[in-house]
Amino acid sequence: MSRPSDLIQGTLDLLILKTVALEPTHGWAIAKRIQQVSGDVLQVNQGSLYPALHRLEQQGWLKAQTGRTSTGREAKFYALTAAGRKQLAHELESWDRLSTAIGLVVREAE
Amino acid sequence: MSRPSDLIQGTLDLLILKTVALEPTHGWAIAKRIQQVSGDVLQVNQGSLYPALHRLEQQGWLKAQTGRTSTGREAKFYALTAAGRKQLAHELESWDRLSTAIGLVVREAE
DNA sequence: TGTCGATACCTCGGTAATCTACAATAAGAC
DNA sequence: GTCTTATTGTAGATTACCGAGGTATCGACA
Repeated sequence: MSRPSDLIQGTLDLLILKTVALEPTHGWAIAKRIQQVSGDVLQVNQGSLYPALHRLEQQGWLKAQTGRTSTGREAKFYALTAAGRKQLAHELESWDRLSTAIGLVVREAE
Repeated sequence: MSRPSDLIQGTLDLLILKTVALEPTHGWAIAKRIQQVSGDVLQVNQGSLYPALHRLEQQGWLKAQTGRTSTGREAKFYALTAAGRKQLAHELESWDRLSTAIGLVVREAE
């Protein structure tokens, strides 16, 4: 089934980069945080999250490092690279441009 | 190649429904209008447009009827059905919810 | 001790939407 | 007559995401 979708396609990278930019965090916490900050509107499934993280790491936008969470478990902490910071700015700008443009269309009156 | 993407994935249906809601129009003009109203930010490629129109028609949200354009050519004019109007409201609501949620995340400060 | 729930990671297969590129037809201009 | 523009269409590839599964560890608790 298609369905209302928990995300807008193509925005996951942006959400992850932005969340990691605030502070290096591990995957599980990134998902929780996005969900929480969005007021439970955005849901990040694990089947989307981890492939996305690997994708971003492979692009050189994130760098992983193992560490311990506040609950004492091992986890992979992701941090933004310099290229990642650039990419984040890029994606932010692109999101603004496009979402504004969509706003123009959907609020268009007769 | 990565895609700068002319659209945000999943928003094309919304854009089409909204445009057709203003006045029944044919595919070519729908694409032109979206592009124009968005200030040339959104580009609707033909390879996306026509499949989308057929999709929407098949869902029962649009109804097609052949007619003549202002330039005297034959074209398929699409009009919103009652179900289409409902779907448009639905997609509008969904877009607002999700884009607002993304706004919360991307504007989140440390 | 054993199990259970939550945390934390991962992958595979399918689906759906979009893009690129191509192709066909018809009107009007010149 | 040819050229441009309008107008519709399809095929193939790509890509992101989702659903469903799997593994391991920790703390609680019976």
